[in-house]
Formats: sequence, C-alpha cells, structure tokens
Amino acid sequence: MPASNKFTGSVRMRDVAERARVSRMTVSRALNDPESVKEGLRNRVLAAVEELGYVHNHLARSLSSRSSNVIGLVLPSLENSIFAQTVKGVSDVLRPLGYHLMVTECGNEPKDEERVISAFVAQRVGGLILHGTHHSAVAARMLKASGTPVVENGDIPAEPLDMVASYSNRDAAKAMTLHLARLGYKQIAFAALAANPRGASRSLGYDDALAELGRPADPRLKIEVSRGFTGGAEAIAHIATNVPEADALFCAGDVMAVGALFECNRRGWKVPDRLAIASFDDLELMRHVSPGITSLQLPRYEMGRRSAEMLLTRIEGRELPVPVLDLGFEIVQRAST
Amino acid sequence: MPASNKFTGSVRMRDVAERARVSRMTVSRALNDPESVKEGLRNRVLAAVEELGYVHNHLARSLSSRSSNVIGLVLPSLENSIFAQTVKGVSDVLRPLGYHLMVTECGNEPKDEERVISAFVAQRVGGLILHGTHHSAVAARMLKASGTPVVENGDIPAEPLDMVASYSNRDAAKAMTLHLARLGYKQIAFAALAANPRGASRSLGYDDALAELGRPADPRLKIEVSRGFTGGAEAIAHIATNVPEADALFCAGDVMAVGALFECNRRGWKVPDRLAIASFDDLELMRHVSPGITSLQLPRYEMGRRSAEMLLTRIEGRELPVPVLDLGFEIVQRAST
DNA sequence: CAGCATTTTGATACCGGTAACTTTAGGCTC
DNA sequence: GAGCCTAAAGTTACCGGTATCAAAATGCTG
Repeated sequence: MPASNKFTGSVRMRDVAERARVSRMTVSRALNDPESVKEGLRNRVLAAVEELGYVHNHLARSLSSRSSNVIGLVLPSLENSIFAQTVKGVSDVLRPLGYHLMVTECGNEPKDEERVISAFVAQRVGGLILHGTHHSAVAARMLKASGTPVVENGDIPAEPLDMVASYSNRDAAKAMTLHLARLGYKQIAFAALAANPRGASRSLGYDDALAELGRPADPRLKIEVSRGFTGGAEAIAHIATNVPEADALFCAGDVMAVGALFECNRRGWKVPDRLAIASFDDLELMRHVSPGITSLQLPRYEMGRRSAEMLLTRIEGRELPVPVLDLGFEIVQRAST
Repeated sequence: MPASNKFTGSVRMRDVAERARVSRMTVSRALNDPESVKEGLRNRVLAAVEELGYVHNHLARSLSSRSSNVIGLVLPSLENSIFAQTVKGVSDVLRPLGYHLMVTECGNEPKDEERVISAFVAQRVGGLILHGTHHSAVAARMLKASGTPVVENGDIPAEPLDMVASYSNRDAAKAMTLHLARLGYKQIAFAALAANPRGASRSLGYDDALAELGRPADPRLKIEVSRGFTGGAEAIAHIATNVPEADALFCAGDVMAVGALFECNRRGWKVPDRLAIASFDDLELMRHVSPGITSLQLPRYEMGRRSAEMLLTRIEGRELPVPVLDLGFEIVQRAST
C-alpha cells in the first residue's frame, strides 16, 4: 500500500448543495446536464460552486455512474517524437468532447505493458489505445473480462484484441524494399532493430520483397543493430567489413538512417552513389539533412485520430462496421536514393 | 456528460470474498497488506482472485481511502524527446513503490494547463508534477485548495506553488553567453523562442550576461524565430541580412541549433570560423552532427527523479527541509564554438 | 488452566457521487 | 376549477471499496 496521503477536507457536493439550498441531486444535474435545471436554481448552484471552489470528484462520479471520461494511451516510449503526432490526433478528437487523455509509457516487454494496462483497468478508464500489438495472456484476458474498449494502433496484428487503426509495418517495409529495387539497387541491406516486435514485422516485409523479386536472402545483408544514431553507424561499419558490395541500406528504425548518413559522411562515402540510404519513419530530420533521406511517411496523426474516433463510437454503444482499419503509408523519395 | 459506456459486470471484491468464504475485509487486507492475513486464508483469497480474474477497483479504493497511487505529470509537449529523460527519472522512482505515472500534454497556454490540472485534481491524484511555472489564478487556487502536493520542474519560479526541482533557465542562458564571451566571441546573437515562458527566462539570462560584460544590448542580435529546425535557418538568414558581423549564435530552443548548423552548411559558412553555434539543450543529436554542437547539459533525469522523491516525501507526510531545489547544469564544449 | 495481551477476522458505516424512482409544481384542456 | 400531463426537484439506495471498532481466536504467563 503506497499512499498514505489524505485529501485534506475538500469541498463536497453536499457543501455546495447546502450553500445553494438545494439537494445534492440538483447540484449534480446543474453540473452534468445544466439544461435540466431551471435557470434560477442553476445560477445559484454555479455561484455556490464558484464561491466554494468546488472541484468535481471524478472518482466518485465514475464509481457511481460506472463510466469514465478518461482514455488511456499506452506507448512503448516517449523518447521518440514519432508518437507526438499520434498523441495530437487522439487529443484533437477527445478534447472537444470533454474526454481526458492520459499517456503511459511501457517499453517493449509485454510484462511491463501488462502492468500499465492493469493500472488503467483498475482505474476503470473508458477506453484504451495500445501502440503495441503483442500482449501477455493475462493482459488480453483482463481487457476482455473488463469489457474495456481497446484500439491497437502500432501495427496490424494477426489477431486483434478488439479494434485496430494502423498501417502495416510488414507491408510498408516490403514496399520500400521494392521501391529501392525499382530504382535499380541490387544489393539492398536491411538494418533491423533487435528485440522490437514492430522491427520483426518490418524484417518480414523485407523478406517478402526479396522473395517477390526472386532474390536470395543473403544473411550478410540483414544487420541487427542497437537503437538510435549509433545503430546507423554500426550498420555502415558492418557493410564496410562484411558486404562492401551492398549498394543500398534500408534502416528500420527512426533516427538510425541519420546515424548511417553521418557515418557515411565521416567515411567520405557519397550518398547515394556509394550507398543509398532509406529510412522507415519520416521524421522532420529526414528532410533537413543533406542529402534528404528517402523514407516512409506513416499516418501517425491519422492513427491517433481514427483510434480515438473508433473508441468513442464503441463507448457510445454503436458497433463498428470495420473494426480493423488499414491506414496505409506513402513513400517519400528524396536525394538519398 | 460524455461517457455513456457502462462497465460490464466486472468481478467485485464481494465475489472474491464469497468464493474464498471470507469477509470482504479479509480480501481487502490480503491484497493491500498481505502480511496481516494468515497464510491459509491469504492463499484461499489469492486463489479466488486468480480464478475469477479479479482486478482491483482503484476508483473505489481511492474514494474510500481518500488516497491515490496515481501521480500526474503535466508537460508542455510530447513532441520533444527532451522530456523523455524526465519521464524516466520519475518512473524509476515511482514504479518500485507501486505508484503509477500518467502523463498529459498541455501546450504553453496557462488556460490549457488549467484544464489538465483540473482533470487531475478531479481524479484526486496523489501528486502532480508540472513542467510549467506560469499558472492561471484558478489553477493555483484549485491546487492550493485541494491540498495536492505539487512539484514544478521546468524552471525555478519566483513564487513557487509548492515544491521545485529544476535548473534555472535564466542562469543557464547567462552561463552559456558568458562562456561564449570567454572564448573570445564579440558579437553574440541570441535566437529566442517566441511565446514560450522558458524562452523568456533564457532571454533574460542572455541580457544578464551582456550587462555583466558591460556590452550594450544590440537589438539586431536578439532574434525571435519559430520552433524546430526552421527557426535555426531563420536565425541564420537574419544574421546574413541584418548583422553579418555576428560571430556567434546561441540558440535557445532544442533542435534549433541543428537547423542553424544545416543552414550554415548550405550557405558554405564554416562553423565555428564564420559563425560559432551553441545550443541550449544537449540532445543526443548535438554530438552526432559535425561539428558537434556546444550545449548546456541539463539535469533532465535528475529533475524527474528528485521531483518524484519530493512528492513522495510530502505524500508520506514528512515535511521537506528544502522545498526548492536548484539542480544546476553543465556546459559541454564541442567543436562548434 | 484461568487471565490477559495480541493477533486475526468480521460487522458496520461511510467515502462522494449518480440512477431510478417519487413527489411536487406548473401548465393546459375542457 | 377539476383532471391530467409534463417538467423540475427531491428521496433513497447503491456503486465497490476501506476505516474503525468489536468479536473471536490465539498465545503467553504464572
């Protein structure tokens, strides 16, 4: 039991009711559904609220009404600005309707995600948006049992928990690989993020493309690197040593491609002449470095917006026609390829 | 009243109690303070919890116990990875103690912050960490009245709401400006973020330094730019047109310095020979570009960690000896100056 | 083994709201 | 103005837990 803090005697609805000389119920109505209270009383109530500095107790409200206006968003990390757009998409939908968004970060481990989900379910949030698509059995069961509406939006999972609004990491990786092939690159290397479920899907997409092209899967071309700028440098080092004949590098993690580009600059490798570089995520940075880096523009904002909309639809009791939404992606061709 | 979703008949403590043939109270104790229940009963309870898939209702718990294990963190934006370290610092302290962190973004407008704070207070969170230091009167009053422990950690405010764990934006900006002067730069330009309260403090710090150096404040050297990479480019353009004699540029916003560096590259300006560049925040990027950018290393992680610790101290009822903590900063000298 | 302190469990009231229902107050028709 | 209908306000019970105090079980001492 962690908390031992007690809320210091805060103002209760009863206090407001007494002050306005009405019943608690009238106060409740004046706050939640003002139209249903006659103007005179309503003003008296609102005045009392103002005078006493009353702040509605959502705890009690949610408990009693068995509904909540809080939506939880579970992200693997906040280190990355790639999620900012998604957060904005969600907020833009929720805010005008009076819902509140609470974000929590959970890493890539299903066990950690489980703890976060458990906390949200314990708080009886109105709905949950999960970026991850790999969940522990306990988490899945808990979500199902609690009946919490859920949207997954980091990938398109084979077996959705509930609703989905995302792009397909596998399709996107495949498309970019094919794009590089179409541009004439023969030896396309792939830098993969270790221990990242979305990284794994991307890796499969790369394989798909090679298979479709009828090219053999050269294990030297598939490079496992660490995250961040460092990963890009590692990939270049690997190519220099082990597959100098590679003519393109597709980086499957956000800033990784920039790290690779910087490393090429350090080594005096011309991009794209010596080596073409493509990135998975179209961060703002990609168009500011030179050469600009070809990348996949993902529907980050849309993912947020549609996730929130789907959630609200479900919360309001309407069933959804298509609970799995593939939002696609686009390839942005720049000077690096 | 937004939500109309009803929690579908979830398992209650009463159900667990019946199944384990004990009183609700025993279940409550077995979950919150296992030591206080004898092993036999405790196991029976835990087995029942497991079998029924019971998830504790924090709503009810918080309402009844008038305490919460949720801590709210209010950030101006999630677009920026600079807050990731702070989030991590907070989590690292809270997680092992069973507290949960919920993050919300609020922009730079006190009115928006007020809405977020109000939501957190309505949820009766155990404590609040605010990055902003400019609050609406309503928000301040609400926090005071509710008795919620609060830590501000984005700057050292003149009049703290409660506790503070931060560095001083003003001091940091002053120190960097003095550093540039010490390196011999004579015409130090300053690129400021418009409409950002922390930006304003930094601007004052720059002024302080000039005053201390006995240099006149040349208005052409103080440049207001937009945020992001673009802002840096704008600053360079301004210098080229209006103050070509400037020999150093101090950028007061995160990626701005990188944008400035890129723009210098485009124009063929040598850094630092033609123009030295310094950045406020020591993002990872700063050491990966070339030349590496001189910047201020801020105690982002510490700010999170100490904020959380202060909050817990207060929550546990102990008073703090020093409720305002200045965590300082360091200058990282790199090739750009 | 009685007598008392301590630990473990249970009964009851209440946390601060809202749902559902009842009562009262108005408004209209004839 | 009686009769009926609707709107507005109030009453009561309960949401799902925990605090608090009382009761029962256990242990210890002499």
